[in-house]
Amino acid sequence: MDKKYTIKDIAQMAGVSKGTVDRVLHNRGKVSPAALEKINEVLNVIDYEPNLIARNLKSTKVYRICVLLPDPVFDPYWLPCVNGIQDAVKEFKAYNVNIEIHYFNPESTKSFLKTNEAIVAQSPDAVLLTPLFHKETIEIIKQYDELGIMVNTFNNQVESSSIKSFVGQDLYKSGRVAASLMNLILPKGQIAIIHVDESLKNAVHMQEKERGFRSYFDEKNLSDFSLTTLKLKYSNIETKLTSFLDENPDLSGVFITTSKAYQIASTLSNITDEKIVLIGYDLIDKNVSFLNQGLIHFLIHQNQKRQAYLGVSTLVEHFLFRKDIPETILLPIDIINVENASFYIS
Amino acid sequence: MDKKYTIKDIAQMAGVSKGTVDRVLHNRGKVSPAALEKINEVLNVIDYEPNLIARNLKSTKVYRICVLLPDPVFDPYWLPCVNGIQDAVKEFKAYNVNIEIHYFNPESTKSFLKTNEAIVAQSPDAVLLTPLFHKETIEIIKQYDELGIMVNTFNNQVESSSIKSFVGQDLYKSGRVAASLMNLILPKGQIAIIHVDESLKNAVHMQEKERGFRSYFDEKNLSDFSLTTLKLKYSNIETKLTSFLDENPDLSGVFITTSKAYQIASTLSNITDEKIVLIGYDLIDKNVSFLNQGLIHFLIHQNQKRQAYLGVSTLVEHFLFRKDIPETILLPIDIINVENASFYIS
DNA sequence: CATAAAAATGTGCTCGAACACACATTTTTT
DNA sequence: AAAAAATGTGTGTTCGAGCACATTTTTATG
Repeated sequence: MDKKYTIKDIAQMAGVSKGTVDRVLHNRGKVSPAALEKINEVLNVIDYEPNLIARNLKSTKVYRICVLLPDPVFDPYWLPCVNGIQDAVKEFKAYNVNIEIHYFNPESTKSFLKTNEAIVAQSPDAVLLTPLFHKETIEIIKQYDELGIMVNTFNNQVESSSIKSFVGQDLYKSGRVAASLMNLILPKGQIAIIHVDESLKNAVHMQEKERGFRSYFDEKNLSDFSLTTLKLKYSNIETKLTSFLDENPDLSGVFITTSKAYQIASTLSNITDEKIVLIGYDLIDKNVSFLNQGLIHFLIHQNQKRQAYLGVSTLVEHFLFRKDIPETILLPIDIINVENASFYIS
Repeated sequence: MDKKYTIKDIAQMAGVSKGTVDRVLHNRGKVSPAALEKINEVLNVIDYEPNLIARNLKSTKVYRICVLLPDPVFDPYWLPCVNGIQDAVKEFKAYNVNIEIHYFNPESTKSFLKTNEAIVAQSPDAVLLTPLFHKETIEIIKQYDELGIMVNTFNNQVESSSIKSFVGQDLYKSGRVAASLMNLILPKGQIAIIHVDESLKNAVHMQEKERGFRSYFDEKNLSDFSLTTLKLKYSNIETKLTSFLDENPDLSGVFITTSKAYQIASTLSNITDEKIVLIGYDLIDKNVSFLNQGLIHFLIHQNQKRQAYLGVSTLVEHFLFRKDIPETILLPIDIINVENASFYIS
């Protein structure tokens, strides 16, 4: 009942040669109506699934996939992605796939464009990229498209019909998750939404999270809360935060929309003794350290490692096993506190 | 630089035939020291990885894996496991693997034993089972061991040197996670730990969770809390809970150690208007429904689907790709509330 | 030193899909 | 009516590992 049929089996059953069956299966033409009908009859009865192993054995083509990633040297946020890619490399090393990571400086559009040039020069079969810079991304995606190079994205969402797939998170909803946790701890009070970033490349990211966060409180119509948005840079965190605290001594909660919660935690512990609830993003070492100290209450895990892994693995499986590439993969919004953090750190 | 070497390549480089290389690679003996050295020299220089595709193509052996699972008809808790197994079936259908699910009645040790007999009669290569009944499990594992049938377990941990692998969760820590969430919502008050189950087969499960839950409060030395343990059965939930509430009118939180939180939520909403914080386990439909109504505050996701999936996939990959089977896989303890639940429901 | 036994080594086939190519038959062209 | 082109069909090879079997080389023994 579970018998695996081969092309030879079909040929025998239909009374033709395996070459003819092959032509029917691949629409290679040159088949008489009589033969076609006989083969189709057989195909309708049995459940033929080509043996992927044999198929991949024959093909000598080596698929080349390039991953375009911000260099973790500039921001440890990207470190897990490297691990995710390396997991995929390990998993598929037995197959005819070549996966290469290319790094760029996340602070420099020039670096982004230059690395892309290098990738284009290699003309791989597909590219997985983190579209940090919106305008530049649109441009280079056009380039890839013209060259017939498939493009997958992760982490950031960019609208483009040329993009095959996006792996990421629903940022609006992750903002809501943060809000629900905040609301759980604080029955009322003033809450600050803080965007910490050196540049504006994460602008959309942060705005979506804020929108989600605010929507939660708006819906609940909780007049006991007041929400304020602050945009900080690494260089001015201390001064701006100090003056904000002076003006708002009853600040009770802070939602940090980037992975820089540790900077806020560190600064706040220096300038006040008040117990302020902090909720931030990402399990980078410094954040986890403050989580363990009790200075950060919750972290939302964006699971970059899995994002990156899925980004490449769907590509590989598409090439190797002709699997469909899902248009969008939204990873769960993991809630992390001191007690369950260790399980998420790879 | 990334060239894939074949046995033929090695043979040529070492100046021997591929047969000899094959004997060296597989320690099949009958190789002269001279040839062995020449081949080893080559192997030390290059990085040979056998082509798994070719290997699997040749082998006509069909690996048979049986999964022993409580019938979801008796408890929807097990439904996701079926999906997890089916995912694995789908993923590996192109290979020479045969995965079969066998169901038993979780209320009956006889059914458990009988299903095991049926599996033994089939003499598969490996079995993945949920060792609900401790004594019986030990017995049948011995039987499997004697027959050379590999045994993996998931969901329940059973100590046995014959078990190759266990996939599950750290129950003690999941109790702690529940406690940390409870403590976050409630600054003080009386908390009930409720074990709801028809039988005692989950006894260890529930005790570990309770131990973790209590340990959290013990550590914090929170004298503002008082913890009480209740053991309930489906048939007496209403009466026992009512009388407990009468005696303890200031009950403020309940931790349910099984997937039956919905029964408590439903009953409590009938007998009191007090806002009592409920934390339970598992994203079964009824629980999620009460989560959405706000009557359950948090659910801890035990991810049975992934447990089952990993249980079989590690076996398959062991047989097919000779991958190591990890002794223990502990899945993360996912914290679920209304806002992020949808992402975890498959 | 001859010869059997043992050890070492090489050859060739298999798995299933893919595809090139050879051959036969029919149709079209000149 | 012969030559050329088009069409249909089958055969044979390839991919790499694995293994059975054939062949060659070495060792042991009377």
